[in-house]
Amino acid sequence: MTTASPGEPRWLSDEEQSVWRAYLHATTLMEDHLDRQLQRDAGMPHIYYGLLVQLSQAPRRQKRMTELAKDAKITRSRLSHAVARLEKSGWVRREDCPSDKRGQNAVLTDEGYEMLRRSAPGHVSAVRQAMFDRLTPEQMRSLGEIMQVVATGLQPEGTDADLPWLR
Amino acid sequence: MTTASPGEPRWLSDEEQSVWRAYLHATTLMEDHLDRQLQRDAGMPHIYYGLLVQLSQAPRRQKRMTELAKDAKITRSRLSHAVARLEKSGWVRREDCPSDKRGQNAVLTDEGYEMLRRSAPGHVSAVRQAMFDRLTPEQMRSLGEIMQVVATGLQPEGTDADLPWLR
DNA sequence: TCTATCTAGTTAAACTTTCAAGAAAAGGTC
DNA sequence: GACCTTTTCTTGAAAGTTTAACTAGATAGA
Repeated sequence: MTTASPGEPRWLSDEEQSVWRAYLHATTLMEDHLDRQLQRDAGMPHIYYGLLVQLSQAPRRQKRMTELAKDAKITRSRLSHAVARLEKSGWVRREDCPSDKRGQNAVLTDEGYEMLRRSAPGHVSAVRQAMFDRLTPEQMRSLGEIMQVVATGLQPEGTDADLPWLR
Repeated sequence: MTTASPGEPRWLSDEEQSVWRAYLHATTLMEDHLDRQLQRDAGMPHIYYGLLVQLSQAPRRQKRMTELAKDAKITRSRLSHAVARLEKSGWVRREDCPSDKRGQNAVLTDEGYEMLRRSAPGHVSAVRQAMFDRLTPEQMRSLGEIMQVVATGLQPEGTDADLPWLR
């Protein structure tokens, strides 16, 4: 249901190939760039940083594990490991959820918030330098639309809910 | 030189933030999607598949390790591990380089080529379905330009050569 | 030649991610 | 309540990646 029907190998045109190569190239370099920048300036990979950002924007700087995993588009297992690591670093703390004894809240600590405050300018600057400072307003708008289309197409099948929301 | 100068935290505008979120979201979903597709249909992650593609397009279906690493934008260390794994699977074989006794050539085996031939249609189909079938010709052209700009901006500093070609 | 330096590739150890399995609580349904 | 299913989160092992150190061979200069 997800992939090919045999017998009709519709290859990519030359232009499509070239766009695809550019896409892979650029996204690879970008991810490497940001991982390196954050590893250097904040001591953690990009995705971990993203988790802290999510927490910093949540109501009481905390979120249920499952919700956080969903918002960050990672598996719960991966999140468990990641939070364990962030806890060891002191940026996050776990708290039992009062209303559901199975639940855990990941809470951004003051140290975590402070770290975020310190490293955010550098990160924004890296993003801006790598992407926005190089694009015209038209290109920026266009990129937004395109990424929106692609994301929507890849969105977890169930159009509405969060049932098999990831893999 | 790479990141911020303190005192001027130029944050992202609302639109920039929205584009950036869409970018992260879409690229994450895309990478997950392709990794899953290839793990299922070819038994290897996306990047390993890319290595085989590179080899399949090289002159005698072989390449020096360093060159392959450079073309695939990964470190030599990562390539060493990857080739070890691909060798164990039988898709790739190592050969001593005749002209440089330090050198190794990674060679795509017949089995590797055959596997590629079998799984390529499904992979192309997955890419097409996730991206090209959803974009207008204008969007495709625009995406190509944008990715080109971004990649160029992140290209290893040394404008000409391959000195510190990666990290 | 002798020596210092550079390049190619590998390796070990620490870390991250994935996969499969599992414990515990919650939610039906009878 | 008893029973079955689902949801939440964790765990351990295997796979993959990163970092730094290391071996061997190539290169260049005195």
